[in-house]
Amino acid sequence: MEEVNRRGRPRSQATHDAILDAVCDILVTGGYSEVSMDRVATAAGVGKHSLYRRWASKAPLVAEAVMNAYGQQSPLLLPDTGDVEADLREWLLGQARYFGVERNAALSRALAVASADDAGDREALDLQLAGPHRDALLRRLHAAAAGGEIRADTDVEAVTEALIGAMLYRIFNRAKTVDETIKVFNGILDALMRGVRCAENVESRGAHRPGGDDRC
Amino acid sequence: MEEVNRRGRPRSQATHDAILDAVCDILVTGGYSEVSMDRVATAAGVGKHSLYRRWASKAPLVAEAVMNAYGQQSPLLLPDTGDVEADLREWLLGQARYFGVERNAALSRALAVASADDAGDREALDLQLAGPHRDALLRRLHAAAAGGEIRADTDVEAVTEALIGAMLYRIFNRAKTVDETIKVFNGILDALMRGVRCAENVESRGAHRPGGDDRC
Amino acid sequence: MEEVNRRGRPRSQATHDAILDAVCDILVTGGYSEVSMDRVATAAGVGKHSLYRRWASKAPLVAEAVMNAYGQQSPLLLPDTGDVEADLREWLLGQARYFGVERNAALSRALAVASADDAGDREALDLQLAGPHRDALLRRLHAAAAGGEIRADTDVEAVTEALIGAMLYRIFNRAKTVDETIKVFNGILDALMRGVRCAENVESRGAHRPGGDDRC
Amino acid sequence: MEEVNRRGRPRSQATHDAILDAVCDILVTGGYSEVSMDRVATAAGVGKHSLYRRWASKAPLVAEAVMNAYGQQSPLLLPDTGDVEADLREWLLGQARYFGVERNAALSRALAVASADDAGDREALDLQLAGPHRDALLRRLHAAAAGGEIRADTDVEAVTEALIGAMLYRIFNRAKTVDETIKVFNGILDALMRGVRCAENVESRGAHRPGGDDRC
DNA sequence: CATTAAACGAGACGGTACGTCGTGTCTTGCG
DNA sequence: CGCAAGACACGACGTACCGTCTCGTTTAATG
Repeated sequence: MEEVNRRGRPRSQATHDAILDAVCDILVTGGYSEVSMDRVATAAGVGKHSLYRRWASKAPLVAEAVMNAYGQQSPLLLPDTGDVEADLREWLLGQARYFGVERNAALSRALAVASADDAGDREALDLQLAGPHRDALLRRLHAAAAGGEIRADTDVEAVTEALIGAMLYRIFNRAKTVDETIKVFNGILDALMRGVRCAENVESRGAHRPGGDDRC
Repeated sequence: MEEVNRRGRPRSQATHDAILDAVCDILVTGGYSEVSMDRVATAAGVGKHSLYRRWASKAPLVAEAVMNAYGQQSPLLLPDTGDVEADLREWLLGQARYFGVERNAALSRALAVASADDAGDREALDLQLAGPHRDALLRRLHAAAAGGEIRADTDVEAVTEALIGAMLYRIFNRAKTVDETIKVFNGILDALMRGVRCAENVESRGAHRPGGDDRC
Repeated sequence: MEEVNRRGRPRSQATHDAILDAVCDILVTGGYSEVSMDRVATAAGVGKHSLYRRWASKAPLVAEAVMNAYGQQSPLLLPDTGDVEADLREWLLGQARYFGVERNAALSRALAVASADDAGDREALDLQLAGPHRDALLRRLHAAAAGGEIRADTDVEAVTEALIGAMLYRIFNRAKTVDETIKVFNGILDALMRGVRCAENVESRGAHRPGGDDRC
Repeated sequence: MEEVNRRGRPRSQATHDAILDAVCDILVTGGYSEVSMDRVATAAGVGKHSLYRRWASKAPLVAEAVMNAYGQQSPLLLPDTGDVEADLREWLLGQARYFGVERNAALSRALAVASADDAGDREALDLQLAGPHRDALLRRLHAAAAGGEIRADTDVEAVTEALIGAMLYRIFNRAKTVDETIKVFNGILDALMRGVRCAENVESRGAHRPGGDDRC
C-alpha cells in the first residue's frame, strides 16, 4: 500500500520531470557514459539529494527516464487480427520502425548499458522492456496453436524467445538501415513459418508469399 | 608487415601475460565493474604505464583479456557432417555447454559490458566474437541450400542472424540452467526446420522428430 | 566584507584543522618532500577534493599549515625597552632560541622550500614571515636614529635587511648549535654597533661591552 | 685518484656538454621545476642512462650544470688592494652586478631550489657556492685585523657570515633593480665599518665617506 | 493561523578511479 | 664498454564521479 497522506512538503512533479528530461537529453546527445549524477542535477537545476531521494543510483534513474520516454511512444505490441503470420510480421515491422528512429534506439541502448554489469538489473530490465512483448507473443502463439493456426506441437516458449532474441540482436548489434532490418525480419519470419527443411518426399505444399515455391 | 627491428627495450611478454591474467581473475571473481586500471596494475605487479602503453582504456584491455582466454578454449564452431540439422543442433548444444561453464559466461558477459557504450567497440566485438560463427553458418547454410538440404529460397542471412541472436539473447539475458537452454535451443531449431505453420491443405508431410506429428 | 550568507553546506573547520595538522606532522617527521596531497588526505582522513577545494597546490597548503603553527608560537618580535642595542640583542637571541627548537626550524625550512621555485610565492612568504620583523626593525631603528640612540645618518633600511638576511642565512644554511648561533649573532651585533674600522686618529672612545677596547 | 685507463669506450665529452647545456636552457626558460630527467635527455638527444651514469639524481645534475655555467663567468671574488673597505665595496658591487644579470640569478636560484629540501645538498651547495667567498673574506678580514685596518677584536667569522647572509638574502629574496641593491649594499657596508652607535661622549671621530659626519 | 516536517538548491564531504607525468632502473641492439 | 631508445615498477599529480551529509529556505498539510 502506498503511503497516501505523508506529512511535510510533497515531492514536486516538476522536479521529477525536469530530472527525467535532463537524463534523456544527455543520453541522446552523449550516451550512457556521459550521464553523471552531478551533471544531471546541474542540468535539471536540482540538488543531488532530489535525485537520491527518488532513485538509489544511476541505473534505475536512467531506467525510469528511458521507460518514461518509452511509455510516451512505445513500440507496437503484437496485434491480434486472427492471422498470426500477419500479426507477427506487423509486430516485427513495428519494432524495426520504432528502433529506426535514432532517439529511440539511443535510449534503449542506454538502458541496455545501464543494466549491463549487474545481473539483477539485467533481469529487471528484461522484465520491463521485453516482458510485455514476451507475454503478448506467448499468449498469441498459444492461442494460434490451440486454434490450429500453427502446429500444435510448436514449442511456443522457444519460438517466442527466438523472435525476441533475433529482433534485439538486430536492433542493438547490427542495426544499419530500417529497410535492411525489415528485409531480415521478413526473412526470419518466412523461414520460421514454413520451415527451411525440404520436404523429404515429393508431396508439395502450397506456395507461400513472397514468391515462395517449394522447390529444393 | 610487422616492424621487426624496433629500437629500445622490447615489450615484455611476461608483463603482457601477467596483466591479462590479472584482468581475467578479477572479471571472474567480481565482474567488469570490479576491474580498475589501478587494481589490475597492482594485481599484476605492474606499473600503470605498462597498461596504458598497450591499451588506451579499460574496454580494449578487457576485450583482449577475454579474447585471449577465449582463444584458449573457444566454443564449438559449426561442424559439417553433411546433415545440416544435426550440425546446427550440435553447434547450439556446444554453445549451451560452453556458456554453461560460469567462467566462460562471466568473461563473455564482461566483454559485452566493455563494449556496451561505444558503437565502434560494439561492432568490433561482434566481428571478433560472433564473426567466425556467422561466417560458418552462412557458408554451411548456403551449401545446404545449394545441395538441396534446405529450401533453395531460404534467406540464409536472415536465418543466420536469427540463430545467433536467439542464442546470444538466451545466453546473456535469460540464462538459467544448461538443460533449460538446451531445451529452448532444440525447440527453436525444430520450429525453424519444419516451420510452425500448419499445412493449409490436407497434404500431410512426413513426421519429424521429436515426436513430430503434423497434426494441427 | 566577508560573504556572510554563503549557500550550501559550509566548509568544516574540523576538516581544515585536520589537514593542517596532518601536514605539520609530515613536515616535522619527514620534511617537505614527504608531503604529498594523497598522503595528507589519507593522514587527515579527508578526501583529496577537500584539499584542492582550499588550496591550489602543495605550496600554499604547506604555507598555511606552517603559518598556522607559527601563529600559535611565533618567534619574538623586536622589543622596545629604550635601549636599542639591548633590544636587538634580545631579538636575535629570541630568533636563535626559536629556531633552535627543531620543530620550528623544520617547519620554517619547509616553508622556504615550498616557496623556492616560484617568485610570487617567495615574495608572499617573505612578506608574511619576515614582514612583521622588518616593520618592527624599521620602526625601532628610525626611532632610535631620531632619538639619538644611533647615528642620524644610518641607512636604516640597509641595516634592517642586513640583520634579517644574516639571521636567516645562519638559521637556514649554517645552523648547528644554538650556542654557536648566539655567539655569531652577538659578534654581528657588536660589529654593527661600534663599527669594525679603527679610528684613524688617536682619539679614543669609551670602551664597549663585551670587553670592548678600541685598540687596533 | 682518477681512473685514467678505463677499459671500453670512453665517455663522450660532447654528450656531457650537451646535457649541461640542455639543463641550463630549461632552467633559464622555465625554472627548476620544469627540469625533468626525461626532458633533459630528449632535449640533449641523449639516453637517460647517460644522465644517471654521470649524476645520481636531478639535484647534482642541476648543480653541476649551474656550477659549470658559473665557472665560465663567475662573480667577483674579494680583491685585495690593501684598502679593506674599498675591497669589500668592490666585492659587493661585483655580486650585485653579477646577479643583476637575469640569467645568472635564475641559475643560482635554481641551485638553491635544487638543494632546498635536503640538508646534505644544502650544505654541499653552500660549500661550493659560498665557500670560496667565505674563505676569501675570512682571510682578508683576519689580515686586516692583524694589520690594523680594522679593530683587532672584530669577530671576523661573524662579520663574514653577516656579509654573505645579507648579500644572499638581498639577491634571492628581495632583488629588484641593481641600483637599489647597490644602494643597500653600500648602506650595509657603511654601517658596518663605522658602526651605528653614537659616541657617548663628545669626542668626535673623523668624517667618513659618503658624507659621513658623526652628528647624532 | 501557526506549526511542523519534509522537500528543496547548493555544495562540502570521504572515497575511489581516472589518465598523465616524473624518477630511477633495466634491457635491447648498434657502434 | 658507451650509447640512444625505450620498457619497466613505483607513486604523485589534479580531475571527475559516487553517494552521503549539512546548511538555510520553501511549501503544503495538520493541529
